[in-house]
Amino acid sequence: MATGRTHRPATRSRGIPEATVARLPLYLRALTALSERSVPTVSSEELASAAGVNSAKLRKDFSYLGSYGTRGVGYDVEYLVYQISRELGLTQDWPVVIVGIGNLGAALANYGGFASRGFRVAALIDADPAQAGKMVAGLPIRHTDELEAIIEDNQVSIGVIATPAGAAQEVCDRLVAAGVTSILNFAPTVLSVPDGVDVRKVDLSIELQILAFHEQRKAGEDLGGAVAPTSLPKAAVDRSERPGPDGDVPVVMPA
Amino acid sequence: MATGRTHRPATRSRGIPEATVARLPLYLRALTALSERSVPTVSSEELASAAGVNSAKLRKDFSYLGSYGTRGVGYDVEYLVYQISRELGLTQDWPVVIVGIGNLGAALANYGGFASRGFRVAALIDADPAQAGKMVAGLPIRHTDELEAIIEDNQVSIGVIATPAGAAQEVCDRLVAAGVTSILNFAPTVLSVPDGVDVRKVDLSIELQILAFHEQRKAGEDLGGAVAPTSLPKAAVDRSERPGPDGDVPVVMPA
DNA sequence: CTATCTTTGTGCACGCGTTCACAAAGACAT
DNA sequence: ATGTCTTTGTGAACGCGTGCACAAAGATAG
Repeated sequence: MATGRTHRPATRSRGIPEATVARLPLYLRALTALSERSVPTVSSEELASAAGVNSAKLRKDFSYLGSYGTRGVGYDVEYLVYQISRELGLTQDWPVVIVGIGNLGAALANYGGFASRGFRVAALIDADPAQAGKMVAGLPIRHTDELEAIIEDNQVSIGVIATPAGAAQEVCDRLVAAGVTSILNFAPTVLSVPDGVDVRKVDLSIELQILAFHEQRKAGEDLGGAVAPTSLPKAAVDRSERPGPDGDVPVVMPA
Repeated sequence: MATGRTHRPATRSRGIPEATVARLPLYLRALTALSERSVPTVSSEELASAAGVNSAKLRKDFSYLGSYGTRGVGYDVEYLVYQISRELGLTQDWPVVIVGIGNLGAALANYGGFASRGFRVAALIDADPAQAGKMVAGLPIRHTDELEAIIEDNQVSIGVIATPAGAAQEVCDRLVAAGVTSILNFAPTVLSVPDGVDVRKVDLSIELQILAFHEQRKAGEDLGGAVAPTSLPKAAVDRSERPGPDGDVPVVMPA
């Protein structure tokens, strides 16, 4: 086991690069599909193309997990499914709460991909008293007042925030105070959290804006350069229309 | 304008790094908030903290756009909002179609962040005939048969796919054939597209799995290493439970 | 048992992105 | 006009991630 007493005791040589971790779910999905078709083994080449990456990258990624392949043959599908699942922590049950049950929250609650990956929706929480008790995806909506108790009772360590931007930080603070240490944030805000808490952000608007950039670039190339006047007087900012009264409200609000 | 005749004619020195492009929407949001509060100028330090990045990175990012700041003072908020908007292509109107109007599709249709950024939902499209005509977010759901005509009539170049995984590739192919060159994909599948077409992927399940990985790592450190048996016989794969009949179905299906 | 053939695992080099640290630029006071 | 003080813009170093290319490993056939 080669101790190697650094300041980071446990994880030892488990220095799996973040980029690799982000791809493991991709491999896992491809492998699961193969498993369902009862395919016994895959080569790095096949699996890579199914996952949409190149084979060298895939092999290097797997090398961080250990030597699970057989030269001349490939990888054992079932075995690899298990190893990746274990590495990602999907062999255990992860209770999650979803806060903010608007369209998006409801969509998340109904998402089949959660249950099949070891995630269990422990509760749906919303700030609107009128929503309380309504059933969504087979679960009753609980009121925000109960948040702390729910987290405690179910030993929830992962929270999903699908509230409007304005409510997100407060919800985040309460989740963290109650013991949540991982947050998936759909609200268009920068959340500030103490050290030791992980936040991942999904922002629909940002993705579209990135697409628009490339779309514009493509269009600009077509008409041979000179896209727009590059310099204009500093005063000439006539974006008079306000960006909308909604402070970047996400999909839907609780009320 | 310093021609510089490379094989990429138009964009010239517009070599804005991808990582920078991905952050521009973040800055834009922070700046918009400042603009609404009528703040005239910001320093890189203030803006960086509002956007959740460090100031050196922000300054370097802005340096790719040009010298829009004033030393000793900071950046003019309104001017910067305009410049970034223009760079991202948000000063023009982008008609988008959303295909697959389940919970997620409906959530996207209702998303306020689109309209306020120059994106206009041109149409909602679903494969289920029973859904056709129903109103969602003030728009009638159209049937998939009309897809090509809708793209053509509205000059749509950006498509959003919110269908089940099984339908995604076919929808994608039709969108591309009809002229769409940018796709935002919410279905948990790898889409294959011809060169010149951009695809961005948003996968809810993957984000949660990445969180689970870190969560497990944190838990493992707490109990001082030795998380789980690292080696076990290759045969000992007893993940008997099937990963679920759903082939990783996204939020909701059309029917 | 030996030879051949397939496919993994990885050393190495390269390029992109991040961060540091500072000189240059300008505002502002005197 | 001169000096001080703030903040930008960027050169340079560093580290991570990617992809190439090949040696090592093992399967398989004769």
